[in-house]
Amino acid sequence: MPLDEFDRAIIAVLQEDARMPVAQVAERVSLSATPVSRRIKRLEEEGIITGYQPVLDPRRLGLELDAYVLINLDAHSDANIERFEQAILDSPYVIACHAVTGDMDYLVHVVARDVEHLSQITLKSLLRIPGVRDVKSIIVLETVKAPRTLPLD
Amino acid sequence: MPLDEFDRAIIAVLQEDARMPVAQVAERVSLSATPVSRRIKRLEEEGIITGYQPVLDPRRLGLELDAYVLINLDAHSDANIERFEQAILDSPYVIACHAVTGDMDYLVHVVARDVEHLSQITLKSLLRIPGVRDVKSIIVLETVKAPRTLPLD
DNA sequence: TATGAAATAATATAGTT
DNA sequence: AACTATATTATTTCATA
Repeated sequence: MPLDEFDRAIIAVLQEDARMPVAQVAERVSLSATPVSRRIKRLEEEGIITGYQPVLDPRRLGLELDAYVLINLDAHSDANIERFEQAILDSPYVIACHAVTGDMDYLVHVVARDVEHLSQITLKSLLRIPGVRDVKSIIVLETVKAPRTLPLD
Repeated sequence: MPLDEFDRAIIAVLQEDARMPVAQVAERVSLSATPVSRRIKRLEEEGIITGYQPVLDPRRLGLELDAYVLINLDAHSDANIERFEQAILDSPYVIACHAVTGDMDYLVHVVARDVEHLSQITLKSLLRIPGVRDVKSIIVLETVKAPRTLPLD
């Protein structure tokens, strides 16, 4: 089922505030509450909206540092890959990990309390995963943009 | 105000489902609805919870591709930086941008409909921003982990 | 100062047209 | 899809620890 303009408008409003009352969303998209409620339910059931999350301030949670770590494996055997990915899934400070193109195999997004903590995560946790050859850290100095929203055109 | 164990437990539950009824959150954290409601309000007012967002499936929105683009500026004058950052803020397909350490200046997270669209964003939009010297694209092949949650110890 | 229980207010959803 | 009625949920009040 393709999304129509109302669906997109509803999603756009929810990206601003996912707990806005349905009646208010309805007003914003020029519809009444009933169809908005039903459309949201449909978007959830169809897997377009997969859940709802609070947006948290990492600093207020004691997470002052943010880094992207590029990682190379020294062999790409199934065992190596599986062991690596399991270690990644088990690390609470790894908040994202992607297999990527280029001369590095993985791009890992890490959050940490401070420089020492980041160093500990990188050196004692990531670099010690069996099969990991090389690690390049890119530390975030400043966040220019991070709306956590997707374009809907 | 430091967070106590109830605050952390409430945030943890909300990270699972930010629209869970307060009474259910209350049950999960072994409290009644009243203090949970008040604590959530307090977390919002203190800026620890800054908002709520739906989690969307990018593919169902026609966004099949995901890339990280490393960018270098050829001069780091205030004018160059400001112009670059404004262009980034204006690009809907740039969903995150950080100033970073290392031999590249910025790490930009881009979403795109397909390879052609990504190419268009990179070559016609990013590379043409005045002051941009070099661009290295890292294309996401597979997402191993992306919980969109923060560790709360 | 923070909680729990009950009452009230707000909001969401289902039935009907 | 909208209007109305019902059900669900959130918040306020108040007594208490």
